[in-house]
Amino acid sequence: MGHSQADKARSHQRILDEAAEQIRRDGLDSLGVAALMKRAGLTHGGFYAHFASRAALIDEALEHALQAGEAHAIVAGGGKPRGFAAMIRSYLSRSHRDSPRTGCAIAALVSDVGRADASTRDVMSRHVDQYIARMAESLGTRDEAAAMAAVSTVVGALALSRVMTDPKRSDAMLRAAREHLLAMPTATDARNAAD
Amino acid sequence: MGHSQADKARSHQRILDEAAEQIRRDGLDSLGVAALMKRAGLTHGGFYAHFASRAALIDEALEHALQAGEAHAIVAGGGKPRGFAAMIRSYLSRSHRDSPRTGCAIAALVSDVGRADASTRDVMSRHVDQYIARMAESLGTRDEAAAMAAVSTVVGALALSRVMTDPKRSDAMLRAAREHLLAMPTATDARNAAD
DNA sequence: TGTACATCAGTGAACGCGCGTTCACTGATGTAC
DNA sequence: TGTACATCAGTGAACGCGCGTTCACTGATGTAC
Repeated sequence: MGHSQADKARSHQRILDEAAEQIRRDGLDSLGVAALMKRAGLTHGGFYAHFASRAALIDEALEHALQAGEAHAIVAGGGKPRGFAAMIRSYLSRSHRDSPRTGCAIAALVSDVGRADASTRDVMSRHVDQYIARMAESLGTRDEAAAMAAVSTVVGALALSRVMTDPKRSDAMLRAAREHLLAMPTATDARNAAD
Repeated sequence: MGHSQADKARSHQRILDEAAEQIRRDGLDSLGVAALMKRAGLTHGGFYAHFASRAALIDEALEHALQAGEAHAIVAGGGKPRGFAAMIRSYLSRSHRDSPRTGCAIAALVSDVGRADASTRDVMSRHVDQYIARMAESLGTRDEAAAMAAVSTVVGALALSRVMTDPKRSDAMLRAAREHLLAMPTATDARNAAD
């Protein structure tokens, strides 16, 4: 059990990794100090060498989850950011629905964060804005409203698909949102139409 | 302090009313037996004359919240169910966003319920299906996929608008989803186009 | 209609338990000389 | 390069507290006769 600065940084990362998965799997309220430290291979007393309080941890864990989920959702598998259709198909896939622990933190925690402290809502707000910007880019439009509607649809559909207990209905929910969005006009369509 | 059957029914109703508001305001996990009974004007020991367990309460409270929120969202103010445009405008209004305690329980709890027990998810699933059916009806279509996409959009937009800390961005989110949906083709449009 | 009694909604104390946080302590790390 | 010492990551016991649930008890309700 080392105590070097490098060890501390590694511990910090391990705690955040565990916390980011925990909140996406079981919600913000499920995050307990003792259980988290145990999962990170430490004792609970050491927690306060890393975070000022549980509330401070939650904000950091949420940021971490949002970054991890973004990476997962947007460049899953390959490397480069993908186009609109690929992004929609990946986001609204059964595999994303079935992996909240590693998936998008917005869909996993949207209603939790909606009633959280301003500082916690701020963390997610910034990522929602980023996601809208990325959606607008992939749609090839400066019309932010279209991107906002698309983000609402994918987040709503994914979150709802996790509620539905009938697998067929859940699949149908994903499919319906996917088809609705893929029928949206993109910059490519506009260019083709202009020919 | 009466003990008649009518008194019991009234107590039960009071407990559920309080619980339904509590979960929409602060989430499923926030619902505590002692605090709830106190808010209903009773002592915590009496709780088990009404519910088998906290888990059973949660399912009943969610059902109650879904019914109350539906009534609020769909027939708010007036009496009769309204058309598509009025429904969208009411659902995606600032006043609905700012009143989660009395508003739609789907948007308030979608990510909470997404990771809950199957029995809890079942309760909300049934209401999501009802809401989709009502949306299809108001769109005047048998194409369920369009209704599913619309439900995803309104639920996602409302939940996201509650996350966003910048009031202007939050308003813009609601407006974007509203305009996107109001531009959707309805049966009325189809009839007009056929003329 | 009046009396005797079983029912049971609601009370309030108690239970074991896990929570977030504090704290005295440990020993390896890393710096000063 | 080697020694002395301050730092501080991590340990593990302890804190006060609130949780869900149980239970013996109470007294009004509602039924049987």
